[in-house]
Amino acid sequence: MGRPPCCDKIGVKKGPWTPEEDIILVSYIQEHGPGNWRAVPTSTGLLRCSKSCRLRWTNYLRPGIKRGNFTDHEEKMIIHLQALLGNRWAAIASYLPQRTDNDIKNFWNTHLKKKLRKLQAGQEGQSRDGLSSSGSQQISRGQWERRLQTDINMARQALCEALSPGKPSSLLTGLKPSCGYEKPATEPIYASSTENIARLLKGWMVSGPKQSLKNSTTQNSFIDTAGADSLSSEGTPDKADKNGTGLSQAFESLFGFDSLDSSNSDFSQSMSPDTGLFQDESKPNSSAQVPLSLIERWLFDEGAMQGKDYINDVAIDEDNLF
DNA sequence: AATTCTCACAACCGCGGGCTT
DNA sequence: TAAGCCCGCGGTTGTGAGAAT
Repeated sequence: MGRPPCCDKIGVKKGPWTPEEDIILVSYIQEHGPGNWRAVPTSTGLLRCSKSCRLRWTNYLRPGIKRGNFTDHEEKMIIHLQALLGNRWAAIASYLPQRTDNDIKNFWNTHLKKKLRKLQAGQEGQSRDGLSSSGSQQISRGQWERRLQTDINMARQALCEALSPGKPSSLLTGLKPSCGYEKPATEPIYASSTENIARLLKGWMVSGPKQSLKNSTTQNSFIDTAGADSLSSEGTPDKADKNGTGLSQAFESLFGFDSLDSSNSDFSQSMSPDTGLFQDESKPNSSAQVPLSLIERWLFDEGAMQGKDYINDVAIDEDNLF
């Protein structure tokens, strides 16, 4: 019954990874490809649990990861997607090339949460002082409609994807290279992995193990960001937004989404990150089995969305916030 | 100069879904 | 069919660095 245990807890090393361990892991993955994490510790001799290896690879070592500050555009995208999807960082990360869900999550928790709170506080302060917040914050009907349209498009696309297993995503065309590590039919090729290792070794030799360790565990300067396939991490929608709702609402209020009367609108309820529409977004099988709700049918009937427009809309619309 | 505080981020933990045996 | 592991996810913690006192 079942399979043998993944790894025993005894003798498993924890804490920061050393460059040596990184090299071993990268070498192994270069040879065998990511996956079958259970075999990694035993095959490589690493005293790490398979989970730790997977995490190290997906969050740090895999090619194509971009490090450093988030751009304005990325920031806006995150804010928008968080409002739309809730704290489903993996799903959000799939729309942001070269960023890991962990990075986005950290960025949200350390920067954006505060920023939005500040903005919200500022807004409340203004209205308390009698300054018409509606004057500055209220968006024109045209803008609001456009924003609504982009959200409809996004929801529709999510639904299409959910109900079309195996079909490559067309959402955010040209912007979503990280939408999944496409497992190649043949042996995977990690174009930049060799280079990564070479750089790692080089840096390690030059600066010495100690310095290199620091670099490796804090800067990851040897990672090639030139781009390669990245790992897939479609979100698990069933774990829908738990604590992001309040902030989402704050965001929505900032953007004027609350101007839509949610009490009598099926649409707005369906658009809420907490409600069902997105919860099956990446579950083709289960979604296909349940009958379509009114809103889902309506979204489906509209046909394919124009994904590119979404990006433009987001970029344009959210310029108003910052 | 020493201590405390704050921030940023890497890594760990626990859970749920799905798969394997 | 059921037991139990693997994988991926989101939440949380630990820790080092820099700022403030």
